[in-house]
Amino acid sequence: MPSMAQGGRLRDPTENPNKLHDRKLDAFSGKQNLAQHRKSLPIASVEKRLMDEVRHNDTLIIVGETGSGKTTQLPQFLFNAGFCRDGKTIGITQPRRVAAVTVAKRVAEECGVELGQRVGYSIRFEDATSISTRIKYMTDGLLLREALLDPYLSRYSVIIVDEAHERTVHTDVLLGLLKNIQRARSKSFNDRVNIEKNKENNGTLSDKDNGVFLKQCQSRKFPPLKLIIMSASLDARGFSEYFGGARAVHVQGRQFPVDTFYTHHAEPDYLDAALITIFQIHLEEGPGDILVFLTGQEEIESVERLVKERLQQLPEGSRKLLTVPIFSALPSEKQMRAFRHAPAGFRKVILATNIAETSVTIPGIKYVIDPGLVKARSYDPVKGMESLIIVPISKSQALQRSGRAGREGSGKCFRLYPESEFDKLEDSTKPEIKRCNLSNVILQLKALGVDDILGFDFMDKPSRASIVKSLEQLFLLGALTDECKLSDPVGRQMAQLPLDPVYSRALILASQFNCLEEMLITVAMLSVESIFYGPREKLEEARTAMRRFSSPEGDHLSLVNVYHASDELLDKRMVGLSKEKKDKILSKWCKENFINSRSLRHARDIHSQIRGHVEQMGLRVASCGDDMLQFRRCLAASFFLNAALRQPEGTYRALASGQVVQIHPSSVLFRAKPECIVFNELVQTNHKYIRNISRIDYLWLSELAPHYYCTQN
DNA sequence: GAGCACTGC
Repeated sequence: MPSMAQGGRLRDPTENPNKLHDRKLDAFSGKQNLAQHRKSLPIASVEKRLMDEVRHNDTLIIVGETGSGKTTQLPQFLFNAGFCRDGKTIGITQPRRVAAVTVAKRVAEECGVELGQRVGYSIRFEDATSISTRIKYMTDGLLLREALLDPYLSRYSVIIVDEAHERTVHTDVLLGLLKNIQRARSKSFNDRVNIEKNKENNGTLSDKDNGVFLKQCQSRKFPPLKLIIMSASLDARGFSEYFGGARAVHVQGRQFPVDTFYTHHAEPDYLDAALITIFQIHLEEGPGDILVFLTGQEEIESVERLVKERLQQLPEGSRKLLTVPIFSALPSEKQMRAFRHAPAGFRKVILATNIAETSVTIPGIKYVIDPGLVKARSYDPVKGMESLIIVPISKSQALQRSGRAGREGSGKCFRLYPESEFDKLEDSTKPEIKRCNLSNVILQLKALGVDDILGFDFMDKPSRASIVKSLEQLFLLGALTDECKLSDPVGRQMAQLPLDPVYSRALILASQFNCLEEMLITVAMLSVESIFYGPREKLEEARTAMRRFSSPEGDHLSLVNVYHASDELLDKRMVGLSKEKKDKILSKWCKENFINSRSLRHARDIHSQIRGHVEQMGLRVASCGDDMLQFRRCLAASFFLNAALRQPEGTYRALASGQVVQIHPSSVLFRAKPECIVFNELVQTNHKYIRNISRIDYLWLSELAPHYYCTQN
């Protein structure tokens, strides 16, 4: 049994906010209540000071802990302080869609305006803004897209990058870009002022870093751009240094205290330790739900089984414990169970992946169990292979996890490792940009006019090998010229499409192969999480359902079949029905066919978006009908970098890297094992598995990708 | 014959 030693408190308990005070607020009428609530937020008392800081500093770092109110209040302060004069907008970026939407709704309510008017949001597939929007919440990825159309982000007077400590790829690219834009805008502003002063027209605005931005806008004047970087991590130094010693201010948070406990010794079996801790809490601690952080679906399912088994060994009266799993691949209706109250007298134990760390907040959590591990993706640029491995979390992740116990009252966090192990953890998680394939990032930067990728001012520079590998890949796809410039029209078109570059290339090729109709569906389906969902207990049924759609040609055509079947359903039965009704029928059909309806809907959204894009580009949208040969030849031409040949033992050799790989058992070609194939994904888990596979003819490779295969062989 | 954390355009 893991014995717990008390660790230090996370926060000073005297900072404990007054819950009674909050309850009193409920008695106020709506509007008064909101106003009172705003005034009670920690950030409210520093409004004037913050606005002075923004006026005097072009870049400001704000460190605000959970519950400080920074995300909802700061944009309102800026609006009231006059930062939207001359019709300018305040932009606030979020790493996640759901945050952009919920915060915008909240702020519109606080301002007493209709959502989409003065306060709005914009995320992919959904735009709730208008000409009068002055406070605009959006995802960071969307702002990056906006920069492609408006390189100076000229409509914004202030851009706030929220949750910057998460260091997603989008945040990191955005930070580098904003730094350039800010410099370029101040320079254009100052130069313009000087030009006007001296009544000269020959001012040259060339600047090594910002040449392109400046060239595009020489004749226009832009007011300087204010940047505010908001982070929840205690260490603002990194951001401050990156922005040339920018000023950092600290805003107090409002969290309840969480007691942290460690084990005396390292636990050899953390699942068993988690199990014991669950029951220890259940039997010995006061009411409150438990949140356990596990690394994946399999672990969650096995802990769930074990909890249920052990529960049966307890006396009748102690069995009131309800397990609820939550992970991203779980269908949404099952995810919802985590948010429901447990029946009276029951305690809920939520078995969650990282999804519960930031993406969703489950109410009622008083106890957190943290084994200190996470399943993380890493990328090997030399092999061009991703892997999913279980690694220790960082200190900031551990704090984020324990904080989940202090949302509504004081809580307890049980770390299933000794305190000495905690001290050895990295301070923060390695930024994603250092552990992913950079092809998309580089394509975007090239399209934004950044030619010298190796010299780009990243906050954390990816390895040279990783950059070079992606440049090489983009060159082989025809997106870059011999001089490493964006090619026209291919590279430019590829950068316009919100897809993995390989998929963008496939669309362009498909217009030449007369199968763009099919390829649009294929890449939309490949761009979402797994379409098929097979719960362990119904695996046979799921397999039978999947066979209804499977094509002997491979997974690509099988996915097209699923999409066509859903099309047919929507055409046949849904003319004139409301959107809700349609959604309901589609969900039912998905359930019957073991298809993840969230994934399919997502694919349908992507499909309609990219269809719009390719039509606008003037690509020819045609169907190859029953000519599967044509479609497979197009797959070979598109995915030639991912071709593999069968070996005598039944494994495959990937031609580009020489690696020995295996077909993933979820593929429709798992048994057929054709001689030559193309695939879309290579991930190392227990084996090196390739997924999403189609059968091709070996001879097509040298015919359709001679620039690669003739020189190689 | 296996199992894939999480985001985002």
